[in-house]
Amino acid sequence: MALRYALLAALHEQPATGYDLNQRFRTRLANVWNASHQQIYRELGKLLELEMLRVEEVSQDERPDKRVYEVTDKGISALASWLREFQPRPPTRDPFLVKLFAGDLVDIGCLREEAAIIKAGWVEQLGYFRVIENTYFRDPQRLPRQYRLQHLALRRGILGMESALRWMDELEDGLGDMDTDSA
Amino acid sequence: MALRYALLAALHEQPATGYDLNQRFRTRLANVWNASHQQIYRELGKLLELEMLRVEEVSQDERPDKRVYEVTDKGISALASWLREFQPRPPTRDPFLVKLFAGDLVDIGCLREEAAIIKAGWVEQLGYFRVIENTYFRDPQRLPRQYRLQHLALRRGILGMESALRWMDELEDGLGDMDTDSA
DNA sequence: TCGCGCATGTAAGTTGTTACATGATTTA
DNA sequence: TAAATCATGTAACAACTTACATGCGCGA
Repeated sequence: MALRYALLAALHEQPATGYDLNQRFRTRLANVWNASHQQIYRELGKLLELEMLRVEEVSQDERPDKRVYEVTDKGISALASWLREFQPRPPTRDPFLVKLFAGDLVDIGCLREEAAIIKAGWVEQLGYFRVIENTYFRDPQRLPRQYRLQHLALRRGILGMESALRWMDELEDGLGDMDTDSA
Repeated sequence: MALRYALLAALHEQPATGYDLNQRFRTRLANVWNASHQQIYRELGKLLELEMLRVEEVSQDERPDKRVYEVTDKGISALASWLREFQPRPPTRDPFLVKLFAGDLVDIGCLREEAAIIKAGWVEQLGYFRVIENTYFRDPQRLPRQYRLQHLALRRGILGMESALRWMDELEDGLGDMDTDSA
């Protein structure tokens, strides 16, 4: 259900196509919400039916036509009332940590390789978040409330990635001491 | 699919009932994997059919009978080969951050209340993780490999919660400056 | 000409949640 | 006597993933 409100919030900030939303989810909103394009198009369809969105068909030369979605008053009020409800925390589910728990079956070499890939992803993500911060949120005190709130959400991503990378250092140290073969 | 291997890993560490597994997921494994009892029982059933688990029925006086599950050789080898495959990262989906993105519709008072509840949960979680660390992992260098790996997984939880709480301080500061009413 | 970016979708399957269901014993 | 803990499940639904499907224009 939260996907619905993530879409409404994103479109309330700025009307967009399904394609645009997919881009945003994978970049600026990477730390907030993730959804595949299939999920996005399906939910956009439902929100249209519910009249929480309206759509404008835009013909383009040299590009496929596109459908730009915008939030209706009904959508705004649905979003507003969702915002007032307490939302349960998302559950934690990390397959890499599951691997660490399988102790005597796991191959430390595999773990090191996987850790390196994960680390590279985190480094990239953190770099990206910092670019956004330096570009749009240089002086957050002076920004209007809306952007200060977005900056706070971004800070969660930055602090989270920094902490993840500090853990990665501990992990590399810890794995470094161990034999490569399992058992 | 990863739930399956989380169960196999947990049962490989120590045979248990569905009920026990539910307890573990909500406590020691809280940082690694979450699953409801319905999911657990369903997956245990499938794993039995696949002969990756065997079950021993234990009659108890003064308590309901219980079914203790244990991993079979087939289960071990399925787990071992899963461990060798790269596992994709879990997606990020945080409804509270979605709220921060809805900037001009959100009521800061609501946000403060929700933040307080979330913070309390994080403080509790961190306290719990630290108790485990102080109880079982006082001198990790001397522990056998299996427990050092588990300690590293726990460290992820501890560093993650510390970082979450540092963010919470930033959030409280940021929200403190804002008016209570929306728009 | 091969792949990538733009742009939108359908269908089938898996995973996860919510609601319902039972029943004994211990603790407040 | 009411609630919590132990102990196990079924059924229905919602959310999410994976595979399939199309088609144009641009750059290497």
